Amino acid sequence: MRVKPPCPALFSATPFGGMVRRRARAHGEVMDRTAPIGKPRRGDAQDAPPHGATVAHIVDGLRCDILAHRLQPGERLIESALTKRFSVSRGPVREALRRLAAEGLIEHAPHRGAVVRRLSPRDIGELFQIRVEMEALAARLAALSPDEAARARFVEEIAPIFADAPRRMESYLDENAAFHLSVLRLAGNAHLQELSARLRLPLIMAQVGDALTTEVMRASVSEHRAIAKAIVEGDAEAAAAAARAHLERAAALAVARREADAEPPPSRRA
Amino acid sequence: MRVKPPCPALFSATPFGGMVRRRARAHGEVMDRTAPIGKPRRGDAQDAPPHGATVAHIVDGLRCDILAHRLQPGERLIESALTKRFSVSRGPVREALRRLAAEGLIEHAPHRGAVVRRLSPRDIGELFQIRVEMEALAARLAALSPDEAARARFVEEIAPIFADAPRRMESYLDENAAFHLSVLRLAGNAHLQELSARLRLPLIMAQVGDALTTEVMRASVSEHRAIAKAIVEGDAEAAAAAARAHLERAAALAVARREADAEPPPSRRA
DNA sequence: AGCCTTGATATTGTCCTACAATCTTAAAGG
DNA sequence: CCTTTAAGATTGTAGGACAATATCAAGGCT
Repeated sequence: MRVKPPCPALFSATPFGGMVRRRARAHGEVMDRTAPIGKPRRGDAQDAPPHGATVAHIVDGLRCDILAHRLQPGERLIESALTKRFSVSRGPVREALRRLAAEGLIEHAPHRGAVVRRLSPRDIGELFQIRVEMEALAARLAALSPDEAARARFVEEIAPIFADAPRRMESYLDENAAFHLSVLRLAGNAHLQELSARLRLPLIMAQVGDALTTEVMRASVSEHRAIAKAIVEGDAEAAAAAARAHLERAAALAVARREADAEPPPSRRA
Repeated sequence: MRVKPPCPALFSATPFGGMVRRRARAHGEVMDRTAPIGKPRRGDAQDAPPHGATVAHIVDGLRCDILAHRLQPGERLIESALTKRFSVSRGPVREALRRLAAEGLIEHAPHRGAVVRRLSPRDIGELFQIRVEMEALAARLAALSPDEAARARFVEEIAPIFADAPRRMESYLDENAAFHLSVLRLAGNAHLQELSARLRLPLIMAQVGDALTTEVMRASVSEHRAIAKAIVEGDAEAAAAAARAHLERAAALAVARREADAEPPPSRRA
């Protein structure tokens, strides 16, 4: 068997199991709270998932494959094939597919099955329009947070972004995800956090690395610092504006990249 | 079997079947057009859900019951009971429950089953914080829409809100939903529309009518007019501000109502 | 040739039964 | 009264079966 990419934490960092925040102690969910980073959970690969976690196992596996482009947009996900791959029956497979559809990673048409979602430039633009507002709101709320302990934790968490080490794409992606997550946590709106994670997921799918030049990353880091500074200083409007600027730049980049990607064949109509 | 309330259009008006917007023509339509080939299968429980629409049928039924408070928050949804009620097997029932969980109408804990979601005042506040931004965004986008045909349609659709007839609660709720939907349509962001509908759903659940006094309704209608006016005039910032004000007032009302609802019994612990 | 019909095949939607794992509740014991 | 244990209820998953529908290839038609 080949080496399995560990599926970065950000990929699995979607606490989306049906909107249960309280009393979430059963099964593997405790991990979400106690070990938000790293930690290869036991039985991560395709071994036997503990009873009750079969669906989560399949979801994680497929989500990881999709985000890592091992499954390409438009590719079909056949139930019978998945039952064999994961050695489970069709029930859990169908449930996993539905959850992925709810996360926006696949599309599902009746009697036609599920395919990996293909984001049009328009989709990307629309999703970013929403994300801009969500992140701006998060930044504003974070700046206004009166919870001193949480603020201190935030300062500690975001320290890495002030390091001047040259960043690799991979570590930048992690840093980026961690930063946004920290902001969302400080904002203190659990639903916003969940929603934001969900909006980000499909976009990660589209945002492959080849558009992430060194300059882009440097600009992004700089913008992160501006957001962080405003939040720490408690300047809500500046934080929101900085977040907005950050996201809008990212959006422009993503859309441009997608359009450039789709332009070459001139015999196509969107 | 008692008379079944028709489940107002706004309840079912959630186009949320897994994020498929294009190519959504299959199923129910064909049957409606070509006239049934002539077999009322198991026309027993409610009606005959055509093959492939079983899940949707269950989802609609349950959603309707939840929003109409025939199922109260905290009430358990037992799979076996639902199989009997809808005369279906557990498969579709489980799928329906998962969809409702994705819509935020029920909570689902492993091995413990599904219960109708109970929104805390905090939940309501958080959800409204998000909705404020979404509706403000929608208003801004609507004001900026360059599609003249869509603008004309919008003007036509929202005409009713300028009528001075005294409103009943029921008709007001419909008008309110229709207005927001019109704005979202004009905004032209399909994902925003979908997301907004999803956020509204759980809130409808909490927003029972007894807080809707005549003055509140009048104020709301007036705010709608302000939003509409700004949109029609193309004043994006004014539209966004008006939408924000409208939603923030609604949020304050909803939270206050919920807190007042939960305060009285001081000898209770959730 | 191109278009429509027809069939074969693949896949999904649903049903059924069965059993293991787990939660909940009530009884038994300290 | 509290803790432990047993029984019942409910969910999670397996596996097989069949119907309904979509997809696709071959054949007949204008």
